[in-house]
Amino acid sequence: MMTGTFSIGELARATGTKVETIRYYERIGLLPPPARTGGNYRAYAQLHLDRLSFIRRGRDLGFSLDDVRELLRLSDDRQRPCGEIDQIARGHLAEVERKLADLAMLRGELRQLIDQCQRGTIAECRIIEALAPRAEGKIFGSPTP
Amino acid sequence: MMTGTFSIGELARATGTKVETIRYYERIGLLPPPARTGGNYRAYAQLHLDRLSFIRRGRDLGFSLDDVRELLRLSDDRQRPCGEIDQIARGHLAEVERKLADLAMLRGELRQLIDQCQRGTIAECRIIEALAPRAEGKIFGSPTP
DNA sequence: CATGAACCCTGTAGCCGCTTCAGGGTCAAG
DNA sequence: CTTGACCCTGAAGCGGCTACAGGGTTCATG
Repeated sequence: MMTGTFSIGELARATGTKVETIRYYERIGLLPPPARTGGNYRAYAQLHLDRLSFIRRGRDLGFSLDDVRELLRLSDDRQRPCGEIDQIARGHLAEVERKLADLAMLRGELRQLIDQCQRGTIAECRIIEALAPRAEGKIFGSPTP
Repeated sequence: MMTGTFSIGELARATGTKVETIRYYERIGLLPPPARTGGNYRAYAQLHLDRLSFIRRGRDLGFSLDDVRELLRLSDDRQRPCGEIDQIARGHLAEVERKLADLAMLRGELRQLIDQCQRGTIAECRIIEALAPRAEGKIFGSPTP
């Protein structure tokens, strides 16, 4: 590998990203294509390490690849006011909070289900009972006389 | 539609599932193929309504389709002890709790980021700063003399 | 009887964010 | 000169749907 550049494997180790993921980011235009060596190996420069580190941090914070793409684009213009950045982050936070609420509900329901299970047969299992349809679910019940 | 049976649209409305999703469940073998009318329309019976309701409830509780498949299989043998059911539910609960913890961490980090944003330019933006790589990230720095 | 709207059919491709695989090529050490 | 670690491309697969395209059926209305 040329001096001042590094291979995809080295970039992978330096950023904690899988090699295939790096190639994937290049394919979708998130990471610019690097120079190539004589043997057609990718030769990355500092620019790529910076950019991939940025992407990884964004992903670790749960931003979508599209969000990351936008954050990268915005961060390139250092004079721009950072309201748009703020908006993306706030939007993401709102989504995270929604997911948290949903999961907390779920946890409650699951705990209840599991607490009620008496370890008998399935015929008496509360978990199955909770999942199985009740009679009201019927569309064609016996006619109420 | 024959008496005692109902169309895919009716089944969809009765269970709050999209028509395409019902066909998808049939394709992957989660819902048994129903009888067909002369015009090749699916004609569902009570069995299908019960089974699809079960699936929906399972999905609403966040079980994977594979979990649901297993729960359905187990629930068919009413004499079986319900330990396996319990295991699936506990496994899922553990996963939900893991996700909750992860999201709570994330929320904390995002809130910190957003709180620090002073609405200046991107050059001073704390959000970008948090994402952007620090000098330590460099693989090829100037040699320390 | 014709027409139109609402429903249904099949099959295929797309979404996200990777991961895996097949089938090779390159490079340094021993 | 061979071994093994690394690299390359292109295509397909994952979960859990969703969205077409391009038709057929059914039923009420005129």
